[in-house]
Amino acid sequence: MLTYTEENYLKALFKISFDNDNEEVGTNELATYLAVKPATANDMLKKLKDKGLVDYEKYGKITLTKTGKKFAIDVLRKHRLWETFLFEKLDFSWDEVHEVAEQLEHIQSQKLVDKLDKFLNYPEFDPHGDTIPNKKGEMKVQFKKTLSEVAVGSSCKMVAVKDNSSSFLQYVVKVGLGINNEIKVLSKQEYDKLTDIEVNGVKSSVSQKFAENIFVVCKNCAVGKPCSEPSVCEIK
Amino acid sequence: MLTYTEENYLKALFKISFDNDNEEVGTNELATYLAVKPATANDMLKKLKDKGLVDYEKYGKITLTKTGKKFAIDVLRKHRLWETFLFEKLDFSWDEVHEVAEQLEHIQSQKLVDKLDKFLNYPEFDPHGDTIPNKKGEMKVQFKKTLSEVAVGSSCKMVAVKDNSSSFLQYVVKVGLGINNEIKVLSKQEYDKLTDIEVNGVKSSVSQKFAENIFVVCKNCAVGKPCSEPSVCEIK
DNA sequence: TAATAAAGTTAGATTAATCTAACAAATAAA
DNA sequence: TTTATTTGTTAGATTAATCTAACTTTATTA
Repeated sequence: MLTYTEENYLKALFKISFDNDNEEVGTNELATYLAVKPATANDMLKKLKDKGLVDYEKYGKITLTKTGKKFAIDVLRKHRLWETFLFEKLDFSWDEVHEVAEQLEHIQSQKLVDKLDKFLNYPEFDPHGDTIPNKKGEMKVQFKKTLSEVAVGSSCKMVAVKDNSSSFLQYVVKVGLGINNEIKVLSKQEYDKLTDIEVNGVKSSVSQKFAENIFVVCKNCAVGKPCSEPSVCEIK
Repeated sequence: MLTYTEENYLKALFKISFDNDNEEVGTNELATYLAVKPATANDMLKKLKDKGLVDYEKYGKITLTKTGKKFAIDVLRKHRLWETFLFEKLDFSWDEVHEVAEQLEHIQSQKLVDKLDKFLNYPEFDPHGDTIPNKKGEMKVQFKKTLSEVAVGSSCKMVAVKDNSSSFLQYVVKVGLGINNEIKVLSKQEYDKLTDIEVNGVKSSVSQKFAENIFVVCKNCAVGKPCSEPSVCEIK
């Protein structure tokens, strides 16, 4: 049985490597992500190595073992199922679910997870558009890109956010955006990449940083496939 | 903010005094209840006293302060709301809810409790028949007695159980009993108080110990009032 | 009421998770 | 290729919750 903290370290390792698209993670990177000091992360890595959950050599990079990854995915699954529950059943808003799910994800009961999954009708994506691993740990991959990569003149559909922080999500709502909204990219400033978009007939401007945190699929790309037709759906 | 453990100590103190119908609790009693050593309980009591949550003098008895009681009731409220959720929404069985609720009761989010309460339609009793404190900390009191106190020949309705352990609850189910069942007390052995009862037309015998852990209200007593008519509804 | 038992306390140790401060290794830059 | 910077490690300390073992107080009872 893992402690609350051990679970958080495994989840962090999984998410960092997923975001970086690189299995290898550094100690400082991990420490920063978890808002602890490198010394703390280092101690924990030794423990996780002893338990066979990470592969790690002194001064080397960290990777999750197969078992470690299994645990990480399980925590992620619980987190996202709870977020879905809070959003769909308890009427929490989009930006409020994360914080509470951070606590709920550590509840230990296989039965609870299974029954919650069933109660929610086996959802595949959470309220932020992130994929929910199924019981076997399999995840539906969505071939998405960021709004910043969509060519001027193209239309796309928002499917997820990269940044799950409450402050970013509140900003997203303020701009009038939400999951499944259609976004048309009207123009982009060459100088600072400030992008003019149109959502539900309303025009607004978003920064490069903002656009990099919005995940979309292009309107004319087949669902579940990478955007394959640059003529129809160009990538910057 | 209280730790997980502090919450458990406060809840234990509240439940012990409630069960004993006596505000004052002893260190050893508390330690036994929580399955820790008296030394451990003693350390924690000092901390809870410093925080103003219990009144306690060296070698004296322990009572909860007003603040301490408030926290205890809040944990109890969360526990029982979660039990109700697990039972009613997730289809957990009667004897499975307690263990998971022990974990869920420590999730910190006022909003979550409020929304869960609403989702469950403001329930007043949990699946074991225990009263659920409302947001203000008020609890509906049910004037119940134990099955062992019901006179031979009387009928009563089961409203709750005293022992919430999984093993007891499974036994209750096996005997064919459940909340709201009508129980007729047919006869009782003078020697060992073995009691013959009838539930849904099925006869069975239960021990004194068993009967002391089943809460009932007498059939002919007004709801919400103590059993006041010994002629109709005698108490042993 | 003195002896015994029960209840409660203290001191010292342990484990998990964290920190600071000092140090070592690896990498990047001049 | 040496120096500087970044990255990672170690040692020693702290806090929360727990333990064992020895001790003290209070309560019971013979």
